Amino acid sequence: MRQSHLFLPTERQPPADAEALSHKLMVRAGLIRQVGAGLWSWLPAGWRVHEKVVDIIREEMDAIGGQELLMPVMHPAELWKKTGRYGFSEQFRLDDRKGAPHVLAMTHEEVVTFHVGNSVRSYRQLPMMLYHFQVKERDEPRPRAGVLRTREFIMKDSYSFDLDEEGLQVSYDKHAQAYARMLDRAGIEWYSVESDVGMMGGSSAHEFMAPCGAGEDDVALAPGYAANVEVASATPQPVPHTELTGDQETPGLTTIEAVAEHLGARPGQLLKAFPVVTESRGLVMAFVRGDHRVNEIKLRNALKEELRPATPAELEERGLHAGFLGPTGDLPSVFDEAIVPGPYIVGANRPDLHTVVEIPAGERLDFRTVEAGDTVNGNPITIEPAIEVGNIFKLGTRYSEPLGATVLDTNGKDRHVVMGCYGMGPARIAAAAVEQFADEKGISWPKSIAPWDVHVIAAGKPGTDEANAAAALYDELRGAGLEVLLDDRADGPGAKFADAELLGVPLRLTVGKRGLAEGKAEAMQRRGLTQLEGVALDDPIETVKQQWLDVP
RNA sequence: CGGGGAGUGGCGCAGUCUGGUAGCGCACCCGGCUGGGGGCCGGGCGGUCGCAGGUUCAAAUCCUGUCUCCCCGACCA
Repeated sequence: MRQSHLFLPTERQPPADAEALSHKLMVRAGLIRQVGAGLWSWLPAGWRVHEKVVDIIREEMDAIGGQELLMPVMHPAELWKKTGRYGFSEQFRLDDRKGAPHVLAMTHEEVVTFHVGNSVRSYRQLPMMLYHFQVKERDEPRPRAGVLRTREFIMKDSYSFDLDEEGLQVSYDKHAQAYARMLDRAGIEWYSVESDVGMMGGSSAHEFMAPCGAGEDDVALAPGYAANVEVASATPQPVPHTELTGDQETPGLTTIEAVAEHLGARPGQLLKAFPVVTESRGLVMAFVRGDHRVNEIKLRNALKEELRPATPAELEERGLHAGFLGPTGDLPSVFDEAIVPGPYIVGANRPDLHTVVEIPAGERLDFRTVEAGDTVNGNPITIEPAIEVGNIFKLGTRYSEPLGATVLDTNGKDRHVVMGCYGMGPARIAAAAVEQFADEKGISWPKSIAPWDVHVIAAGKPGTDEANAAAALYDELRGAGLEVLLDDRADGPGAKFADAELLGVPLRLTVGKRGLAEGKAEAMQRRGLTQLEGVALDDPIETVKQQWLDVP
């Protein structure tokens, strides 16, 4: 591609409202442009990156027996009503000209299950694995950070269909292995973590995370351990029990910090009350150590039902006072694992008073948020931000039951197919690569997903010997099968180098007066801006191919 | 949804408080010089100041309404 006619609008300054590194750089480098909140166009260079990621994903999906198809973005609402997924706040809904309700797909469980249910009859056809790359529409409450969180994006979603749980485990493992190969090939840093099964239902889930500063998730890491903080468990750091006894006047002190400071105690010597309301239990008091935070997801999973924080009004109805809550015989209570038996400073359930009570041994649940420094198998954990680039879920019969997707088993009986679903976001992989490898000059693509293999810079205006030699080099490299971008613009060399470093093509060859005198092009690796050996212009191909193999 | 902020040329911004000819840098076009790190000189193109209504002799500026976008949080199959 000749840069003089490439739609590559680079900018010296990032958009004023951009925060995330990948947002700033992808806009500056001319890869993406915003159309509306969470709605982005991919410009030619950006789209090349996106499609390189897609190609890698497709190859690995095919390698585990995936069959690519294509399902529509717009679905009749009826299908989603059957699975109880009609009416989500993130769901785009619309009516057709006849007034029939439709939805824009957030994902494709309903449709793929509909097809399999209609057309697969026998266990002999299983296992089956179907996938596509398709636009997903989600009316996110808060799109952010360029293409990291958008309202419309392309996802590779695949679905496995098996006769039983054992089969599902095989399909699940195949996906986990394929995902590892995809992300390794894409050249990004990643790890897989245990994750919450969330609203998808089902029994097991892993997320594939790419660590980066703009990440939206926090991941707890220790040797041999990696989990989303949403579900992570760890051994807490110990705190000695309080030596106080009896009632403690705490006028107007409603926070852990204020009470602890007033009494000369450590926050961990207090108990924090977190009142929640659940469907079956009503108001429940959940207690964690004062220096810990309740993790609502873990609490939900521990109580095995949906919950929400109690409102101040609900507390007042019971004569309770926010800020001075403590254990009471009137209400069911649950205690976090970190609360070892012994005395704790707790709210006295009346204003301006705390008291020390003995918390006996008893049932404990794990529902606190882990913190850096907690340990797993004796090793302290660290917590770092990461972006979720893929996930795998065991769905079981969550969708095959409501949609009636059954096959006949060896006994001739109908059985609901056992499903798994597996997502992977090419845009997030691209953005994660930007985040992970960018330097102060711009992007540095892993070569497997770079928009071009080689960037040839003509350090001379059009018509000069340098420009002609650069064009000849460009033709020759292309003829050898490399993907090459030629900067044939009339700009000065400084502007060209700056744009090249912003765009991040892994290998740069500069043809200028200086090298031309010796019949050479200068070579530079983008990663680290490392100077390589010059390339002989009369026989460049082997050298350049080797250099390309050597770059990251 | 709660809190905060912003809409003025392609990008980044000033002007708004105190109403009076719409400005600056970059980019872009033309001419010239320059040609290995965003170079220089000269001349240009380009804007219903988000939208609607109101006040006024006069509105980017004041008033009312509305839309959009961003950031933090909540949320996030």
